[in-house]
Amino acid sequence: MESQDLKKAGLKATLPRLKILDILEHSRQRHLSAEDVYKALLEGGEDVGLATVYRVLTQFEAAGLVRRHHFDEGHSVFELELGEHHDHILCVKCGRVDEFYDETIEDRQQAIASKAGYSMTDHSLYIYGICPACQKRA
Amino acid sequence: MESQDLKKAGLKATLPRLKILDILEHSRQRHLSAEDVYKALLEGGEDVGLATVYRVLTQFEAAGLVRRHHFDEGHSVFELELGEHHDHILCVKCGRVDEFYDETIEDRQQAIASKAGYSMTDHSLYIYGICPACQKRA
DNA sequence: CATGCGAATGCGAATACTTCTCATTATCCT
DNA sequence: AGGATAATGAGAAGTATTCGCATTCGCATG
Ligand SMILES: [Mn+2]
Ligand SMILES: [Mn+2]
Ligand SMILES: [Zn+2]
Ligand SMILES: [Zn+2]
Repeated sequence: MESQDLKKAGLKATLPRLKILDILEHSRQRHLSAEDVYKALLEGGEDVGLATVYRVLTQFEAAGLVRRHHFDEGHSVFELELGEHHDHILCVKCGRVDEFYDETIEDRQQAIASKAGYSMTDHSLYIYGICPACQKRA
Repeated sequence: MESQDLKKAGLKATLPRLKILDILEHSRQRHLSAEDVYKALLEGGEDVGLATVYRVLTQFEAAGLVRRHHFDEGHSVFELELGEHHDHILCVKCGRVDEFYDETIEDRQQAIASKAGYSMTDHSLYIYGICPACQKRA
């Protein structure tokens, strides 16, 4: 029971929040838009408003349960925060998303921020390209 | 006269396009939103519609005259394409934008894309942090 | 386990940004 | 200069997201 996870994050264990957490955990795709989550709720027969989905996802983000990304698509996508930071590589043809982590890049970013006198708080790195499957299909 | 630049890009040299190009070239800030450009036009006494600003900026982007960025602010910002690729570091307090270029990061990105079997077409890297001035102000 | 208060929800309206439609106007080739 | 055609301005429409508010729910308490 993950009511505890929510309580720990200072959030009441309400039905919408539990259901949304469940969808984020068990969906086939790790990266979901608010609309995706909303559709999944409806398919599951749940009666949750879209505004609530947005509210809850934003709260989850603030609580560190979820991470929000901007994949150059005009809408936010969310994924469960599992502690291990990573960046993304996306196919511009089919929308496939892969993840990677590169120590060298992480280090260089810090160095660049320092050199510019900034105290770095975050970063976002997206690589866009054509995935193997879409290259064959061409 | 940069009518030639537009013609070369396959675009008619209309007044709105010339004015917008002028604003992009001579504004104190290199990174402008559509709204910024629109305001600058109005201040210059020009009668150009906001829809035209959006249309023209999109055409400029397609023609390679301008580059569009998504600075996690919910709207697009544009800057003149001057040939030299660079990435951005942004202050989360005051919105200041600095630019940088790092060969090591560029190389690593290529390597990561290749290893994942992608043919890389583009990338976007934003570093977020607190700028020197805002750190002192804290 | 019933009760009550504040927090959370669902709904529709509102907002922010961007694109579309279409009648009017401007550009540029001859 | 004249006409075919592309571009523009104004406002409506479209997305994604947030807000306002009456109603409902979670949960500490008795
Ligand atoms: Mn991810
Ligand atoms: Mn720049
Ligand atoms: Zn693909
Ligand atoms: Zn600053």
